[in-house]
Amino acid sequence: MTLRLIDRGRPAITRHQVYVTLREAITTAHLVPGRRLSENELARQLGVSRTPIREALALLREERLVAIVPQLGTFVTRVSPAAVADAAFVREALECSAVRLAAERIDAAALGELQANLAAQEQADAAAFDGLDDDLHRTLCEAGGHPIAWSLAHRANGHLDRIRRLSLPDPEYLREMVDEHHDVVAAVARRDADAAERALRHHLRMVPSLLGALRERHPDYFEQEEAA
Amino acid sequence: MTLRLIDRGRPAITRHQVYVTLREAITTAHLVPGRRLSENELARQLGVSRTPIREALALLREERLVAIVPQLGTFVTRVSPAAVADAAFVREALECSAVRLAAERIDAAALGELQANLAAQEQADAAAFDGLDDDLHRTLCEAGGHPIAWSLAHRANGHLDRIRRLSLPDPEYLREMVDEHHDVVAAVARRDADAAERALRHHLRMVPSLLGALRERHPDYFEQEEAA
DNA sequence: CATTGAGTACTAGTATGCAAGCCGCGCTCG
DNA sequence: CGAGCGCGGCTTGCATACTAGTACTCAATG
Repeated sequence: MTLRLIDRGRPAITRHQVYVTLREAITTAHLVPGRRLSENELARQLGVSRTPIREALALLREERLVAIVPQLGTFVTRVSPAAVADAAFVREALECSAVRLAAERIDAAALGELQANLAAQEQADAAAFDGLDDDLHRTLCEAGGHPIAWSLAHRANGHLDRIRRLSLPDPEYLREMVDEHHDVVAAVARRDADAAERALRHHLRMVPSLLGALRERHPDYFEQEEAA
Repeated sequence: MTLRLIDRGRPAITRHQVYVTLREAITTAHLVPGRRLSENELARQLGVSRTPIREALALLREERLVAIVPQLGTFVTRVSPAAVADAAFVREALECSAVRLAAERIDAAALGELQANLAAQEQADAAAFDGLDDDLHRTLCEAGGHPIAWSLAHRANGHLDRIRRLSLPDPEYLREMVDEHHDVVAAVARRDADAAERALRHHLRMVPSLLGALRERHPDYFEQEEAA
């Protein structure tokens, strides 16, 4: 009889919970861009010590969601077109490569998962769509045989997540996203790597295109470039 | 294995120095794969407290150069073909995308930098080549307008760095690498994005091909897959 | 002799204390 | 009245103390 290995390496739960909590707060702009964070204050509010707070903030810094300035403070980064473009570039590069592989080697099980996800998206509201979108892209990356692609893309992705979440309430935009998801999965299903890559690339370029509207609604969220 | 005390110059860089020291030790296999690390022991050897050690190890875990198991220990990860393939995939995706952009928009200054680098490589020994190689790839990514590509690729890259460094003493292999660098830069110089991508892709696939020889020389560095 | 159980010596995770440095308010001096 | 300077309160970085939990040693026991 064979027993499955037990997965250790998650019992460090406090740090992870703090990370999830803060990331959620930032990508929903509950913690507004530009806001100053204090490790001490966060520790008080969350009921933990500074140590797990610091470790969570270090991860968020890697995602460019916070900027830590020694002896000065920690700040929620503002939305910057450059950072969004960087994130979009990374995601395009990684996911498009992954989806090409996925189109070549996806199996029936994964394909079924994708289609179930699409069906769920049809009836999802904005909040539910959020999770389903993540799942779909993750499944696509895993189907390509390199789950690390999603892990990295997701990590480089804080800025895009924030844009997306702040823009999602728009139902027309949501409709478009779901349609594009269908296009990608359809191309993968018929093993057409070129079409899948094209569809995904087009899909991923939607998010940066939301910047204009968001800036109109929340100009204070944006980094102000030096006026000449 | 003895690590030298780190120089505590300016504040707020202790963590970084620890990180650089440990990464160097791991990618050169000075700290051999599979070795168990103790935060306390490292703190003693480097003359700092556990805090910066922990923060450096957290970064190295992101690069999958160490594995941290709570209440058990921290270990230098062994070489695994899967991890190497993952790293190669990420680097290919990111750098090939970047080099396409570079071929379109590179300016004379960056091109000059690339060519100066190539000239230096012609006369470099293995140790010097190491740094020049990093510089060349970084410059290529920056020329594409997304420096973050290199920052991410480099970070996903610990496993490849280790393979490369352990294999570099082979002069024939070094010669090949330099030639391939020439091919990539030449394609970029004549604004041929397709050729540049092809050349770079071919170049990046060299590293994983070294796995076989390395396994012969250092089978103990490798993760042993379940023997039947 | 084999097995089991307690005890010990470690581990990383978390909490807390201390040091160095920046910002701004308010006082002092010109 | 205005400008310069010093002090207090804040920040993060680093060091240390404590907790919870694992693996190993070795003796007691069947």
